[in-house]
Amino acid sequence: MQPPTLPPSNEDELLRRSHQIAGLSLGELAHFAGVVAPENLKRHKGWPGMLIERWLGATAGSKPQQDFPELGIELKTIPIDKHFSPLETTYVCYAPLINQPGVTWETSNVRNKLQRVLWVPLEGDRQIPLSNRRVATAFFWHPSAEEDALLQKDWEELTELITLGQSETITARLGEALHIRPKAASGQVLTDALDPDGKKIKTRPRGFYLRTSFTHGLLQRQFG
DNA sequence: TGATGATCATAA
DNA sequence: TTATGATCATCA
Repeated sequence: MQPPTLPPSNEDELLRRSHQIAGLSLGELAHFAGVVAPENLKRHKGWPGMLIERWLGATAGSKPQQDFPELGIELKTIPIDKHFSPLETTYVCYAPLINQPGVTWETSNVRNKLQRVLWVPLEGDRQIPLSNRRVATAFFWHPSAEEDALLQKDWEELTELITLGQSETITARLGEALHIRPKAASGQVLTDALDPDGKKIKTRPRGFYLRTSFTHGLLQRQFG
């Protein structure tokens, strides 16, 4: 068993690949891929996600687009507990703090990313050694009309605050399903934003994240 | 104990 | 610096 060398040519092939690794542990997948699993994730936070990317044939690299652009599909791993409940929020994408003119919910990066997602749940309990954590059965998700409306409402509220130069007042408490939190290598990293007078200021980079209450719903629908 | 704010690694 | 892959760690 070894990772594919080519991206999947269609949705069925992608789903088949994800089901072929279901039930296997991260240690097994690392071994078959010829890489060494780290002891823990303290200094390797994105490691499971990148390992799964390899196994599904996603092209590595950091592009502000979906993982499978030809298929219009975004790949997300999500750590879960024994009840299939999410253990962490889900990073969606970078939050631009200098507004792009003319961007609406329909054309936003958030909506583009979430339009169609292949969720790959992984055992994430910190008591389980990293190599022993198993991959669960992946599934496709598309926002329902209600979910889309909810995400749109949050996105528009948060985006308006950014537009009004209120980036500094945004806290992770805002947003019912989608919220904004810092996203950087450290607190020293700074990027441009605008203050209420339209003057440029430096602030910590932010990202959009899905709350666990939102992803919990998706997982419950899938696994009961 | 869960959520918020902080942080780690890497690529281009 | 802007992004990607996210989880860690602290505190209410």
